[in-house]
Amino acid sequence: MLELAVLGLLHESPLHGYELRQRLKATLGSFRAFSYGSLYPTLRRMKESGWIAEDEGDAEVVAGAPALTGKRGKVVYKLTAEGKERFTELLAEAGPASWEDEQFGVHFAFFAKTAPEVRVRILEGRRARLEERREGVRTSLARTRERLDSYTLQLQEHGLESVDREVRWLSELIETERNSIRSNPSTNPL
Amino acid sequence: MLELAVLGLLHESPLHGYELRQRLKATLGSFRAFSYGSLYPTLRRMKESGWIAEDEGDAEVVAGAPALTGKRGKVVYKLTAEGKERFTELLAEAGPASWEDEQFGVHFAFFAKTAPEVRVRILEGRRARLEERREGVRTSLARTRERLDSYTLQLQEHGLESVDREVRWLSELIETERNSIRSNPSTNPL
DNA sequence: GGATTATGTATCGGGGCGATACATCGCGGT
DNA sequence: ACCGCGATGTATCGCCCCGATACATAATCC
Repeated sequence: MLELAVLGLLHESPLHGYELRQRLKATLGSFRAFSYGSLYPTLRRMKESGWIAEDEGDAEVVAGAPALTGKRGKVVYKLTAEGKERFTELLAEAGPASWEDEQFGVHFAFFAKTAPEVRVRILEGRRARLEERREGVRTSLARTRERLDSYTLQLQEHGLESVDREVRWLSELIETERNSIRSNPSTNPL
Repeated sequence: MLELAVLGLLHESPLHGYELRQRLKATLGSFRAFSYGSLYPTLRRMKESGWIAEDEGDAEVVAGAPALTGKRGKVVYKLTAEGKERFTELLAEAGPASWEDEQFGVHFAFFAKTAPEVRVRILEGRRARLEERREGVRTSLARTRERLDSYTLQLQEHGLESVDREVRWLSELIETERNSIRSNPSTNPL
């Protein structure tokens, strides 16, 4: 998962770990953070796999910038050709795993780079997954309602409402997506 | 965390792993599941720590029940005295960790067994935590809004709305809690 | 009678998190 | 002039949890 996110972010421009983490937060928001404890090992793994490489391109700073003579420390990573392939591959696969909580957010964050049919597939899969869960909780709740204390009950119902809200959100998105495909099959929204 | 949940559930009656997992689902609903891959190792650890023990009490089945002569396989666990202590302890501690996503749900599920002051403390802590997060996302969003594509933006805003909804939910609960404490300081709702 | 589903216990690899360590830089306060 | 603090920066460690998997028996359905 983190791998997908890193590939996606590096797709824009080379970045070092700290920046990557900032972007991760800015992109995924309240969904998830990804700690350094996940990030750095992942970067190492990805480098070993050849998806990313250290970028030694001495970027000429525009002007007036402080003379950062020598002084290394930052490790800037860039996508390799294989990394780009890998990214495209991961986006296109988008199996049932991407309906799940953890994966969905990340996939969604890179929808702008995802093929329209795949977008719809993911949204519908996610919705189906949530509907399943909702029904499961509902029937279980119906069976055990009287045995639960008021707090447990409130927890369940709040959860149910959240799931319901996301289902409605997804339905709107699917609708929009379908219209945009129909009217212009090959365009990505900004 | 699982430890707390197991202690809470065994507080009611002795249970074996499979049942425990069912109860876990029924109690926590859409919040989290806790897989067997977490449950069984946790049970082993807890047994080693002495919080729980195998229950060999041959429960006399009422009547007409199938003769389950001998035939073992199920491992039924019950709370030990230390386990009960541990549970009470964990409920009373309720530090900042219990404001976090994973812990909050579990703590809340056992609110009926938690002291009223602790309940309020947890609810307020959780709310403060969410408000922090909300502000963080909001300012970050304000700064980077124009650089984000429409999908990322929608993801952020949906997340923001969810956080907002939970804050409002918590506020209601806090209000109710305060009133109930004021009117009758020593009662737990059903 | 055969197949699927529920009940049941258990392990394994992998991934993510929080805490922690350590180091530098710029800024504001006194 | 100095100090501390918060941001920038890289990195590791132990813990917890999850999904997949294995295996075995009872019930239930067709």
